[in-house]
Amino acid sequence: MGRGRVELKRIENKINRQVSFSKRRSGLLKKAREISVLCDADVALLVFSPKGKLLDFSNQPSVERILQRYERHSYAERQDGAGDQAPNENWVMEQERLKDRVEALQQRQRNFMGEELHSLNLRGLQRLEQQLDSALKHIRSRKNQTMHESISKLQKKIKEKEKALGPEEHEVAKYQGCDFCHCN
Amino acid sequence: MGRGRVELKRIENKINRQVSFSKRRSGLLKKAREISVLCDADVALLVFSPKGKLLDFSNQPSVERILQRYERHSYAERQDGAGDQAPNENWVMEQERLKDRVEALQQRQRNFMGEELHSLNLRGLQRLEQQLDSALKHIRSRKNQTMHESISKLQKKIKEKEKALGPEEHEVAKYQGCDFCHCN
DNA sequence: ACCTATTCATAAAC
DNA sequence: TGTTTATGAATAGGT
Repeated sequence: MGRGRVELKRIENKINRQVSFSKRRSGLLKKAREISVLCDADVALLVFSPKGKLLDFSNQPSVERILQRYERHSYAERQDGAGDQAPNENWVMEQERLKDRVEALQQRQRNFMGEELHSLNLRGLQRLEQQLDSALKHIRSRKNQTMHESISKLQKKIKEKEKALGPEEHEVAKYQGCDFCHCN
Repeated sequence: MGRGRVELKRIENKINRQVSFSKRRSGLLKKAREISVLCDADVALLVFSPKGKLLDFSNQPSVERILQRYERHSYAERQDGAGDQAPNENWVMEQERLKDRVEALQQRQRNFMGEELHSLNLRGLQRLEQQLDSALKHIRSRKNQTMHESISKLQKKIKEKEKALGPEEHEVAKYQGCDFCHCN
């Protein structure tokens, strides 16, 4: 929409990106609100700006309660760490360090997503390729393992049903759902 | 959109509501994906259909992680809300935000390297796999391009040598090295 | 922040 | 659910 087509790729110009973010964020929020009202759905939407600022929407307390449960849980954990603060100056340095860090991590992340590859030479590209290749192997192996576990659990459940219902009602047994994804 | 204006009110006709839900849900998902890519934002979207079926989206591998981040974020905010702008308070918040960011980025990085996969469910693993797969395609394509460029340059240099040395000394011509890697 | 040319999303109908 | 079409919305780029 707007003047000219837009390709699905990070907007490089920082100003444009920021402006677009504001506009799209409010658009997204509106859409979320609309679907929740029009279609009677429960929606939770969290958007972190590139700077880490948060905007959230939810039509129902139900989703919020899930977050609150998380919150209560980890609140206890946070009680301890409160060693008192070092004097002011360090903060500026610390701040700068953190900002650098974030920037570096983001750059790397983009490379991991196949973006901004122009900043890499052949050697860098090869290293990256190798890393991703190896990562993919791990991920697929883990995925397989996860799926097998899930399948085993389902099979166990089915067996239990069979016993409970007797051998004639096999077709009637219902899946109880998958623990790992929302595939049911 | 569509034929005629729509007022922001529950669609009474059940069929229409269901159809509208499907359409809008995919639209919302698309928008969420777009803002996350275009504007470099982190997004988590949860949509429960009226029947209770869940559809979620996140540009990050794990929605849970974004929820945790949300929770941390809102905790940090509550800390400052009490006293207004003691000059430090902003710094504290900012600091928290940055630390939060770094942590999130690092976690993601580890996942991109195939580590800490236990923290992901099937859905997260699938998302991650897809992202890496797509990234790998880009990287390989870019690598190819880079190699072709490099080869072209070398060929050009060889041609120049040939002219300079005359046609008999082809075998003597030395490669001058590759601009892109340390392969010589 | 406001404007406008364009592209996009989608309600209705099939 | 998928496709088509008419129309209202969203928004990129400019001011």
